[in-house]
Amino acid sequence: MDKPIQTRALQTRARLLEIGRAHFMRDGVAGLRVEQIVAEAGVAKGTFFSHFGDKEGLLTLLIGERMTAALDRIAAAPPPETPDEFATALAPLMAEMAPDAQTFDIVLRHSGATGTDEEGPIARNFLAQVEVLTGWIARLQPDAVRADADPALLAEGVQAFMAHAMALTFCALHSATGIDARLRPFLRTWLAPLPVR
Amino acid sequence: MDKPIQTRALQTRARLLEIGRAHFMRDGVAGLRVEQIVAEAGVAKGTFFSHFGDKEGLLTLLIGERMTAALDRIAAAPPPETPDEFATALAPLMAEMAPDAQTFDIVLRHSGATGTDEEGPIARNFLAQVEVLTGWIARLQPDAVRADADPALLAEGVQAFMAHAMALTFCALHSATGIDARLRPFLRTWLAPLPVR
DNA sequence: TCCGAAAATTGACCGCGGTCACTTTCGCTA
DNA sequence: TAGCGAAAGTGACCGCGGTCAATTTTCGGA
Repeated sequence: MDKPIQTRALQTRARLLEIGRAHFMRDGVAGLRVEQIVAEAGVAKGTFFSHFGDKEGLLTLLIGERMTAALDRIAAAPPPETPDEFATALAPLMAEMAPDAQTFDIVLRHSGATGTDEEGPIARNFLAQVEVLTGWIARLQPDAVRADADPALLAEGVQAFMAHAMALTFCALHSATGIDARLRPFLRTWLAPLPVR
Repeated sequence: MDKPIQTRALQTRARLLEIGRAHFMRDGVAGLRVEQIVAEAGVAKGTFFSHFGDKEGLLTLLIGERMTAALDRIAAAPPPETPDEFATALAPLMAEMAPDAQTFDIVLRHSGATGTDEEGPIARNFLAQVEVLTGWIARLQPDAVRADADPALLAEGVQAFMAHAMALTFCALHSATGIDARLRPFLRTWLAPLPVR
């Protein structure tokens, strides 16, 4: 039942995480090579995989911790009061979720829990996002948001539009405009009370 | 300026395509190995890459042709008259876009044109989707759709919700319900003109 | 019919993620 | 403190996608 983890293992894991984090911060997903990390940490390749399962296991942790930090910062700030402010407030989080196409790929692939247990940090962050968004929507002024839909559904819809806006980042036609600018028209139409403003 | 392609090359390409298609149909993305295809076609590995660039180049073509067929079928059918019918009508297309997580990955990654030229069949299909959806929305009865938003924006939003519904397919919590059922509530709220009945 | 350049093809080679049977180390108890 | 079972770590090995200099094939013009 109990599974005592030896301090040796914790240290090894911490070392791998730290080195991996350094590479990820500097070069993104593309610059993260298992063999490089393992060499710098002075351990064998197999050790890496026994700790993280696969390369994506580590990446999931690294991306997840950045998303968590971004979401925490957002949740601590004063809540937005209009759909337009939603887009602005969410921009830093989206920047962490899609700094490059490969990261965005991983985020999307882990956005839904693949099993009831073992959710992973990214899936957990998505759930936390819904919490934050639902809270925002619920406390909006009645004249700033449509009242005919469940706030939870609206929150999930905001996520869908976030994903859409992020995907457009990697499209040549849209990469010029900022991500919040791409998100705004959708949120306006999605959240605003139906009779036009 | 002209680039005469020899019949030999066309035959080789056709053979690779056909064998690749057979594998893809049988086993999906996971069952498509370059070395296997090349061996069956009786050509060297390099030939494959000179024809398709990389493995995803071939997959893009195969997925694209299935999406095109599905969209053609949809466009030929009588257009839906309510948001709910949208979800039903789009289900076959979504089934082609996300038969498994890896295929869906590729579709998403190629959904936006990466450059002005060389769009690729999947990006072209996404543009065609917007055409079809915009047409549907524009010819809806006034009491069936909101009039306060640009049909093109609404069409793009439908795509965003399609992606969201497809992503949920690979989430354990939602895999039980059909994909059209997952899409419906979003389209109702997105397209409907009045508080949902 | 011969020739040269471009098109098409070749296959040895590489990088890197991932596996697994085996060895080392650790913590505990007799 | 000897020894045993489990946890941690090892590194040779594999599969597979992708590269590229060299080779063969094609074809239009002299």
